Amino acid sequence: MPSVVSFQSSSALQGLAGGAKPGTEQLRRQNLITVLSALRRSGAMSHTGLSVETGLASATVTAVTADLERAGAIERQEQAVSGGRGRPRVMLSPRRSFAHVAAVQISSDAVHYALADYRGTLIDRFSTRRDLEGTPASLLDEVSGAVKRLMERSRLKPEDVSALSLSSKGIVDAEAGRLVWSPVFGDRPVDFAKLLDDLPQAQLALNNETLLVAHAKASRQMQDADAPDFSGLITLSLGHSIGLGIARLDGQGSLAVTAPNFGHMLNAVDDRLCRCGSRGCIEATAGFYGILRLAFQVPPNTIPARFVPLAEMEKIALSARQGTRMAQYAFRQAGLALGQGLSRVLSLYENMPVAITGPGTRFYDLLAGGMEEGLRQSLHVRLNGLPHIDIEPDEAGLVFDGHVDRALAAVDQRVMAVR
Amino acid sequence: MPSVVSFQSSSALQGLAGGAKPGTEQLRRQNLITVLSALRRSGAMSHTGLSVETGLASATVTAVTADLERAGAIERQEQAVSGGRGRPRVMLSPRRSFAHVAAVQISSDAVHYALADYRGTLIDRFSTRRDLEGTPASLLDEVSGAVKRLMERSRLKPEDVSALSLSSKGIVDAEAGRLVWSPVFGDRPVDFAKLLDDLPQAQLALNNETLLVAHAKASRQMQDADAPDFSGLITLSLGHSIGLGIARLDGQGSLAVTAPNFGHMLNAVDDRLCRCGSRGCIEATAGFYGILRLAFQVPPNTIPARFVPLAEMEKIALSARQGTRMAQYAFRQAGLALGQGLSRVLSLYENMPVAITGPGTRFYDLLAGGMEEGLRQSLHVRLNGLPHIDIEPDEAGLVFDGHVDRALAAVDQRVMAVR
DNA sequence: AGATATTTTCTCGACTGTCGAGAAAAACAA
DNA sequence: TTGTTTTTCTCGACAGTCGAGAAAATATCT
Repeated sequence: MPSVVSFQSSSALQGLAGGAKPGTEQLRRQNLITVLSALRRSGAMSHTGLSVETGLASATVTAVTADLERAGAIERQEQAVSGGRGRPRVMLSPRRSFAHVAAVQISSDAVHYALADYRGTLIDRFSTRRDLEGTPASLLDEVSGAVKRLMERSRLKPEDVSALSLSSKGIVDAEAGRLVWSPVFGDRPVDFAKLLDDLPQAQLALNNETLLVAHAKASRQMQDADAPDFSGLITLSLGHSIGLGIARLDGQGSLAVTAPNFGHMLNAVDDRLCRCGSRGCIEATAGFYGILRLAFQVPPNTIPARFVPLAEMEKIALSARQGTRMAQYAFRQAGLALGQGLSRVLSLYENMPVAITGPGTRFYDLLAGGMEEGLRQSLHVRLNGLPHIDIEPDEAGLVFDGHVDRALAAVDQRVMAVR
Repeated sequence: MPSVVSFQSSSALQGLAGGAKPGTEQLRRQNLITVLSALRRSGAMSHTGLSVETGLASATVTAVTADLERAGAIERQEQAVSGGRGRPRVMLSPRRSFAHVAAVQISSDAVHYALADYRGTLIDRFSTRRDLEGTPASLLDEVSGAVKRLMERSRLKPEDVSALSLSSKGIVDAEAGRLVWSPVFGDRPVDFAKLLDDLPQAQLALNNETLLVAHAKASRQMQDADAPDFSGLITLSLGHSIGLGIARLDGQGSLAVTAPNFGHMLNAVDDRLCRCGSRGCIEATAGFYGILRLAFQVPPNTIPARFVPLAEMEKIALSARQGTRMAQYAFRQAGLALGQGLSRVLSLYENMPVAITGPGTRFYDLLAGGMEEGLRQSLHVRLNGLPHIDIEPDEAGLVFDGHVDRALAAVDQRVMAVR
């Protein structure tokens, strides 16, 4: 297994000390965020609860929560019927209206909109079908209008929205807020930064969808008390395209999430054309259109469909389960490509469990054999054994959680920076 | 490109606050190490120099250096001929005898020993030829004896050696100090932890050789003032086996170095047997023995030699340069495998420059074509362009630097922890 | 030689922030 | 009413960093 060591860099030291943080203020900010995120995780906590949860001294909790309350980020819950003896505890929780997050999940055939408050609870949501013939500009218009609608329906003013979190499949330039490559638009970029024109206070986040899935799944596992100590995980999203997210704890114990370009990682040198224009991408074999192409023996240099309806895939799966050779073969090849690709990811990182999500999970029975075969072809798997794989069908839920979790954390960072 | 985001984990927060660090002490430790590492980087610095370099206030530097001097970790240099006007500056530097590091580089055909002081300067070194017929036990004995010899020659007592840093090719369990898989011993493990029996004060570090190369190369680039801002790099070591190291700055700005199992990452599904027992490893095509096998058209299911002398490779290279088809083909295939593998690494991380080291660098002219072809097969390279590749023939120097850098940093950490 | 300028190092008081202990508060029970 | 219990809050101590300016040590000028 690759050994991972964290190490101090000179530039970091300069950055930390030479930055705008006069000494101990850094520490205070850290504790503000610590308390805030603990509070959001459990919804509501008492003073003492926070103390044990964060490890901070009770006096420190007092100071920190006083700050937060003054800033309006948290509030005391009134009716505190503890029931037991002793002074009743006052529950603290994030103040709902302190900030709002608009989450926009752009998928191949639809766009899902959701609004959450500062507690992270869902306030409103709706979806629109996506016009597959649209342009980047039309998509931007549509999203812009829908976000306005989201605000109107909840009577929010533009400045009430503190974060706009977008996700899409494809390749993303997170800093610039640009979608660099996407299944629908190819390399016609989409410049989401423009959406901020209507939202003066908001900060933009644009992430690959699978990154959010990995983030959410990892967060859940870290909160799970009875789970074994978490060190990292891989999420694999199976659908029309293939996504992969990696979440791991780095040296400092913070969670680093990446969404590498797995679907278009080179798998085998074959003649299967991918819609990205390359040949031999994993997706060209394991994406829905790749499976369909193999099953129907369409020539490998054609892209069969821009979008394969799930019903179509179900038909192929049914025929595979009934014994049709080519359908079985198609799924097996898909599994093989996934397994080989995963084995490479495992070789390059350490051993991690894998969670599979997306509509493709319903064909896992047909993919499993090939995946295992592909995994077993590498030394890494021979030495460390097969990774633990589990199936998580509710991808949309994870995406939403990821949106909210990350966006609110970013809001916390920004708010605590100014104080 | 994959987006990388750093994020706070709950466990980390607990760990930080709930740990043994009462409040601001953490901060002080950080500053101690900051100063110490700045001091080691530049050899000697004045008070004011430290202040600007670390960004700490002058008063803080006074406090910190006083601590360090009291602990014996640094000393003031006497003759301080500044030449200019004003009060002459006193130079501070790490005290040479404060700690010593023994570095042991185990390569396929030799073992190199080196001893460095707390300033990081080389005190002594020698090499022994390696007995290829040896066992793990005999290797341990040999290393143990050689380390004793290293200490005797510099008149060091066992407790003067604060760190023993080992490196080898192969797969390493850094925490346990065990070599899990190596080219020479296969999966007969080597338990280096036993070496500590003779060195009561020392802490053991066992790293993949390429990890040290990546670390050292990255450190050099980060110190390089005129270099563009560093964000990460890949080092690729070409030789009898293939090694790859990745160094990148994580969210907190610290350097995270890994040495994934690249040589045995699955490349293509072919019948080329690797000495690890799998088929299709990159090494089976791009390692020296793989090139030799292809060039001489040895059947792909045989391992031609345990160790290929460099002279043998030079002969093949010469004949390739003179136009021999099979020799050219062998190098091209090797380059292709490397390029494809690199393209996968780049897909999985972000775009990074690549530094190639090891004896195989002298055949780079023959490999370059295939590498470029392999790289170009992926969407990632099509979008981001070819990575910048440079050649760094002095692998041994980087390995030594890596040993010393990491080991001394670890010593710092440990020493500052107790205070 | 003595005064002055210059540069560097060190000291002092202020400030921020955390911590432990114990006081105060707010309920229930006798 | 008087304890008991549990939780919250306050207070003084402590650790650490910072800015400003004093002190130190040398070169240069007169």
